[in-house]
Amino acid sequence: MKIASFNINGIKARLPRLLEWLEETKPDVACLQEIKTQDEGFPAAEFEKIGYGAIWHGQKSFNGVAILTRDQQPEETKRGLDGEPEDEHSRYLEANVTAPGGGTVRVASIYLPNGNPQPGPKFDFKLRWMKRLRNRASEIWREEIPAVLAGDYNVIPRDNDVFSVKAMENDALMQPESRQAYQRILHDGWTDALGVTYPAGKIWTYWDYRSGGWQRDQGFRIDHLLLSPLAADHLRSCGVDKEHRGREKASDHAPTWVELNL
DNA sequence: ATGCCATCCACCGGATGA
Repeated sequence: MKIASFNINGIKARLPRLLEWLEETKPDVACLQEIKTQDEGFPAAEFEKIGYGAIWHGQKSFNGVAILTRDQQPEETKRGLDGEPEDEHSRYLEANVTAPGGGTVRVASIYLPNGNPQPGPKFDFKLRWMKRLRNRASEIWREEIPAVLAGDYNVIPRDNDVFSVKAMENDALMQPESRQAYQRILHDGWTDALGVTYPAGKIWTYWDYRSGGWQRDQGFRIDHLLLSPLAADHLRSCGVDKEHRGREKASDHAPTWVELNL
């Protein structure tokens, strides 16, 4: 079972590329971030045409997450995180999905706040949001089910997950507080699939549009798939569809995925 | 220190992103 995470940076601008990627790589589940549209503008019919059911949590202009599932409809289990009622960003969506073998897998599509500039209120919001995410992750963990928390975490976990530590040293993505908050979730028992599979790092999931980031292969790893123990036990492989980042009108992120033997 | 590029909305420049 293949589960992917893809920050598409605008579902309207990206639709042809997104449909192309789905047809070429056929993920069973695609967790999307930055759909950047209100609920009414979500092109559900386009996905249905190629055999994907969907749920989505939209917002005007910014943020927005969705979950697409092949040959089935996701069963929504959570929309938004608890703990901050005044937070109106659409950044979290969660569902149960049926695995090919018949079992159930919980998946979440996560768009964690960027947090720049730091220090400041946006960075504080990021850290609060990470605490709320950790609380939700713990609830899922205690259910003892196969689960995959997939998304754009906006965290560079290690120094070897970035092309230049110096270039990014003041960025919210790699502040010690951001890394610690991420690490706490891992310490709770979640497995960063690409992190453990490629301990030497140098695997990027994002390349900036500016400064020729793609052309120079200057990127970093911020899109992560965190596996519960029952998912991690069955990790077969994982990777990044890097080639898709180099296409015309590409997102600045590449699709990132895990394959589980469930 | 800032712009670099791309997206969105809405009216063409400002906000946001990472």
